[in-house]
Amino acid sequence: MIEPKIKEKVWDAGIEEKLLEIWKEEGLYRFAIDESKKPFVIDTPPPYPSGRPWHIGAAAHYAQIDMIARTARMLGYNVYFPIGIDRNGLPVEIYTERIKKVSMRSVGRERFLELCKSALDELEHEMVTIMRRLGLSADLTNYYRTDSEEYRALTQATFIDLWHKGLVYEATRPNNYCPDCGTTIADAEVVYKDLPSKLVYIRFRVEVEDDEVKDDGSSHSIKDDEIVIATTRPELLCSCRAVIVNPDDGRYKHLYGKTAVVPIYNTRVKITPHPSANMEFGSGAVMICSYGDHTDVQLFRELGLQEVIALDANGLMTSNAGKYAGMKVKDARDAIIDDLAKMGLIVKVESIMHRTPVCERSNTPIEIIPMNEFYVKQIQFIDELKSIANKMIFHPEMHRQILLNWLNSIAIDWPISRRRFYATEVPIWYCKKCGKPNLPEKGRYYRPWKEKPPFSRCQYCDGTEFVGEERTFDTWMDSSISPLFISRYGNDERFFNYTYPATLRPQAKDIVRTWLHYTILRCYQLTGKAPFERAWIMGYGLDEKGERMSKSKGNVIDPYPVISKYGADTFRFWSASEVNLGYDFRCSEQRIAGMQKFLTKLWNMARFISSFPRVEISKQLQASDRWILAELSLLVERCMQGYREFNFFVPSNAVREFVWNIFAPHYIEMVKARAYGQGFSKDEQDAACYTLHECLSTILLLLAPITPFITDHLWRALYSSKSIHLERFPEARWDKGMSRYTDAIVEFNSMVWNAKKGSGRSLKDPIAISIPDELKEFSKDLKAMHNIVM
RNA sequence: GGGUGCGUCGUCUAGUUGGUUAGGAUACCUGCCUUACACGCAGGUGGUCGGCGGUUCGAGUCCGCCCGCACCCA
Repeated sequence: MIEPKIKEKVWDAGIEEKLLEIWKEEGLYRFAIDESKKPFVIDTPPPYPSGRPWHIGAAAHYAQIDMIARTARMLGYNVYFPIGIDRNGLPVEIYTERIKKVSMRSVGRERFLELCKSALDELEHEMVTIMRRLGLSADLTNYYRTDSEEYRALTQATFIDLWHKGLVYEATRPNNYCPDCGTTIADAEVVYKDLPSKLVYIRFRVEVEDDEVKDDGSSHSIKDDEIVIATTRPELLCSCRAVIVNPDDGRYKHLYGKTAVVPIYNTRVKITPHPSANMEFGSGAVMICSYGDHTDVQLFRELGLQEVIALDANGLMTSNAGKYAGMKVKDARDAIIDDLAKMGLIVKVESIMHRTPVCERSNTPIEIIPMNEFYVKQIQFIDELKSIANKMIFHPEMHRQILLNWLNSIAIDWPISRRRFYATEVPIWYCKKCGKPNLPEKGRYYRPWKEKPPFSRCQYCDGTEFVGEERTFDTWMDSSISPLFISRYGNDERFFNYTYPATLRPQAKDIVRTWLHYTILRCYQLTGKAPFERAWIMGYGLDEKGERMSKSKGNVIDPYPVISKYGADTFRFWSASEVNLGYDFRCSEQRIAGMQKFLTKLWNMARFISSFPRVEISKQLQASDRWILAELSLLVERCMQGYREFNFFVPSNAVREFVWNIFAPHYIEMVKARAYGQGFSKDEQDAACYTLHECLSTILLLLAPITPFITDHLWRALYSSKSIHLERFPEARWDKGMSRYTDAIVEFNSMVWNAKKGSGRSLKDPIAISIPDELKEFSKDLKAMHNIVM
C-alpha cells in the first residue's frame, strides 16, 4: 500500500495563519514598476470606519476584490493592489459624538479632532485585521490613510488646481442644510424616507376685483372668494410668494391671476397655473415658499419671486416669521396650526406618510437654506461624463444605468464646503483689508484655522493681515482622487505614467452616485482622462431573510468570528460561489459553514492522489484518461470565461461541479485499480497516475484566486517548492472530443450502482452485466471498477 | 406619481439564436463504513419558471398589461 504524502483527513484552517506568515516573508505581493509587463491597477475602495462591527458583506466584498488581484496576476499582469482607509468627514464625526458623548462645537476643535482620531484608530484596526486574515494579497503593512498629511495635501493641491482652472466658485444659493450636523450637504448625501406628517388645509382669502362702474360713482368694489391650499409646511407661511394650481384642474380656472392673501402675514400673492401642482394631492392648490423643497427653489427662479428667509442656520425661525421668530420648526408648526384654527382658517388636517428628504448621515429632515458655499462645476461636464460612462466597461453591464440615471438627474453644481471639523481644510486665507481669498502654493498640507498663511502680502492689495478659512471639504473631495493618490499624481511622474489610469475600480452599488461619479468628474477635470477602464460593481450583503442588516434590527453579523471559525478559504469560497456579481446577497452562517465540505472534499481528493507518484508524461493514455482530460479542457475554458469577466461565481461553481459530479465519483473510481497497479501493466498504471496529477494540479490552479490558502498548501506539498501564486492559469490543451462519452459513462455507472443496491449487494460484490457497445473502449477500467464478471 | 433594474424548487442559481420529462448546489427525507473523504457514497421528495393575455406548430426564453422587490427622481 502506497502512503499518501498528506496525512490529515481534513483541511485545518489553522494552517492559514502559517501561510500568511510565509507569504509575508516571501514578499509575494510586493509591487514594483516593470515596463516589460502590463500593469493592472486596482483602485481599491478605502473602507470607511464608521462603527463596529465591520459589515460581513464588506468582508465578502474585499475577499472578491482580492480575487480580482490574484486573477490578474495569474493572467500575467503586474498587479498593483493598494489598500487605504478612508478617515475623513461627517460619519466619523457623528460616530465620535455618539460614542464619546460630546458635541463637536462645544468640546473645541482641537480636542474634537483628537477624539475622532482615536475613534478611527480603533475601528481601523479591526478592518485591517480582517483584511489580513482574509488573505488579501496587498501590502498591508503599508496602507494609506485619507486623513494623512500627504493625502490631505493632495486634496488641497487638486482644489488649488481646480481653483486656478476656474472650476471652483463661491455662491449663495438655496441648498440642502442639515440643522443637526450644522452644515450644507450635497444632493448625493440626501436620502428620502417616508415619515408621518400632517397635511394641513388652509383657507386663503382671494381678492376679486370688479371693475364695473356703479351708479353711485364708486369705481370698483371688492367681493371676496377663497382658495384652500394644502401644505405639510404651514410654518413657512411667512415666506409664501405664490399659489399654484394645475392648468388641467377645472376647479380653479376662475382664479387665475387673482390675488390670494396669506393668512397671519397678509402678504398678497398671485394664483398661477403651473404643471408642477399635482391635482390629486391635497386640494390641488399649493403654496410656494422659500424654501420647502426643490420645486420651490425652481419655481422661485422661474417665476422671478423674491425669497424670504424663514429659517436660520440653527433651524430656528427668523424674524420674518413674526411672532414665531426663534422657535424650532416643529414648535412653530404646532403654534401656527393652533393660531390658524382659532381664526377658523383650518379646513382639516390629514395624517399622511410624506416622502421627506433627510440627511443620510444623521437622519434629520433637511431644510433648504441659502448659504454661502464653494462649488465645483459639474453641470457643464455632464455630456462628457456621459460619454465616459458609455465607454467604460461595467461588470455587470446592467449597473452602467445607475450612473447614467444619476448623471441625468444632476441639477446643480457640487457644493464642496462643509461647516465641520474632521476633514481636509479648505486652503484659503482672506485678506483683512480687501477681503479677497488668497490661496497658497500647492505642495503641502495647510490648516488655515490654526496656521499663519505661507505668504505675507495679499495678492490683490498691500494687505498684510489675514484670517484663515474655517470650513472643510466634503469627504468625497478626498475619496474622489484615490486613483490620483495611488498613482502618485504630481509626485512621481514615472510611477504615475505606469499606473494611471487605473485598470479597474471595484465598489459597491450604493455609492455609484457619490464615489464613482465624483471620481470620474474630478479625475477628468484634472487629467482629461477617465480614471479607470472598468467599473466592477457589487451588491449589498443582506441578512439570511433578505433584509438589510442594521443595528436597530439586531441582525448584524460580525465577520471576524465567522472567518476565524470556518477559515478564510471557506468564507472566500462561499463569497465566490454564492454571490452573483452585482446582485444583493444573503449572508447565512449556516451556508458559509456548508462550504467547508467542499474544501474537505478537495483535501481528501488531493490526499488520495498524493499516494501516487507524479509521472512526467505518459504515451499510453487510456480511453478513460483521454475522456477526463477532455472534460478538464472544457472546465478550464468555462473557468477562464468567468475569470476574464472577474465573475468568480462561474469558476467556483464550475470547479465544484467538475470535482464532485464527474472527476471524483466517475474518473477516480474508474482508475483506482489501475492506479494501484492491480491487474494492469506499468504503462497503464503510469497513465492513470499522470492523469490524476494533471487533473489535480489544474484544479488547484483554477481555484488559486478563490481559495489561496488550501491551494498553496497543497501545491507546495505536491508540486513545487514555490508558491502557486507565482503560477499562470492553465490552458485547455487536451482534445475535447472525448467529452461526448460523459453522459453515457455517468448513466452506465449509475445504472450499475442502482442494480447492486436494488439487489441488496455491496458495491464491491461482483455483478454480471454487459457494457454497452459505445463504451467498449472503457471496458477494462469499468470491469475493474464495478467488479463485472462475464 | 415617473424612470431604471430585477423576479426560475425553502435558499443560491444554470438554462446558448424560442424546440423533448426545466439542470446543478444547499437544505430536507431514505438507505449504506464501497481500501481519499460519514465534512462521505447512493437514491429520493420538492418548481403551474411573479400573474394574466398575445405572437407561434411550440415560450422560462419574444411582445403587451398587471403584481412584487430594490434603487433613483418628483
